[in-house]
Amino acid sequence: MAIDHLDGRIIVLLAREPRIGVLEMSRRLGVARGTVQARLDRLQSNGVIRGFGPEVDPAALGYPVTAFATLQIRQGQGADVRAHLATVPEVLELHTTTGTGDMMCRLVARSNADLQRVIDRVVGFDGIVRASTAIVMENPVPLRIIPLVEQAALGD
Amino acid sequence: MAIDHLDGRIIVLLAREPRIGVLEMSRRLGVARGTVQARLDRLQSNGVIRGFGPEVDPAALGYPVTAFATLQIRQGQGADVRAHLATVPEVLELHTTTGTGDMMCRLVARSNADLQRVIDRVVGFDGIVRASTAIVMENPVPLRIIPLVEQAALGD
DNA sequence: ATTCGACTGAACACATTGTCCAGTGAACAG
DNA sequence: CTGTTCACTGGACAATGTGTTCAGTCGAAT
Repeated sequence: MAIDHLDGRIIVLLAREPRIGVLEMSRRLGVARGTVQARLDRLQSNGVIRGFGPEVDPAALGYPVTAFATLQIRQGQGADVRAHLATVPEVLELHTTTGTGDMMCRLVARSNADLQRVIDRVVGFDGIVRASTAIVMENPVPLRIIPLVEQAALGD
Repeated sequence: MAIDHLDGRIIVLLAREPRIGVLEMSRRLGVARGTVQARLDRLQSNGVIRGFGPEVDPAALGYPVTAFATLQIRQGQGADVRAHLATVPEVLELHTTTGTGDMMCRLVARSNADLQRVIDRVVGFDGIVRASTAIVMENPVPLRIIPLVEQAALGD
């Protein structure tokens, strides 16, 4: 579960040059190929590295608008709402949370006008009492993991 | 910028079996290797596929707690706050938004207790007036893109 | 002292990659 | 109708990387 410095360097290297091979990595890191291969296998079976799926940019797909919606759910309707939201392609992510709302989801849409359609579809479901939406303007820090990996590689 | 059905199948296939090669993809999809290669190149230079970075699970790294924080910023301090938050490794993502708060960020921490430390570090900065935090309990829909890709591949 | 785990450096057959090419067919402009 | 452009096909080639195995080294723990 804990990762060491070499693991950290492997992940960072992989993050910077995703198409790099095991052999090239071993050269860059100055260790044997078998070592890198074994570390990678371990990181993957550990679940530290979940996969190498392509990172798709919704904006490039024609969905430049992102928003976060906080939902209030009628008691006992949680499971139904989850199932409902899972069927909406524009819902990229859904969490249940403590605090003001009961759920929080990330939405994308083709335009601000289209966002209305998406929200209507999201909240057009019995179990949802109220929704409050925040539209994303800028994204100064895009989803990142490297700083955390570096911290984990040092501290541990 | 618009993607067609073949593009969609390539992305979905890649998302399901990330380590698959171009040759194997061409076999599965029933097209020539050169075609898949050309499509992939185009998708990447389009920016539709941003990369193939490893997906790292913060929980497996020792950060099982996720939270969303909504921040209110003192007028004119936006840039400073952005720079401050970018230095905190536990800040995985930062957006500026419309609505109640001015910014919204995703945090991770080693425990609920550790979350307090992270929040203190986040808000321990002059430009931040107020922060309200929602801790994530469940994640019924993890960050996903396939349904949107399928929709984009059809509709267009 | 011994055992264990991790790492090294090397080897092997095999598959995949990057890069060409000529030929086909569809769409489109003149 | 003709010529051009574009994407796709199917084939080829050398170069590289992969999966796998092996014996040997080293340090730490028992």
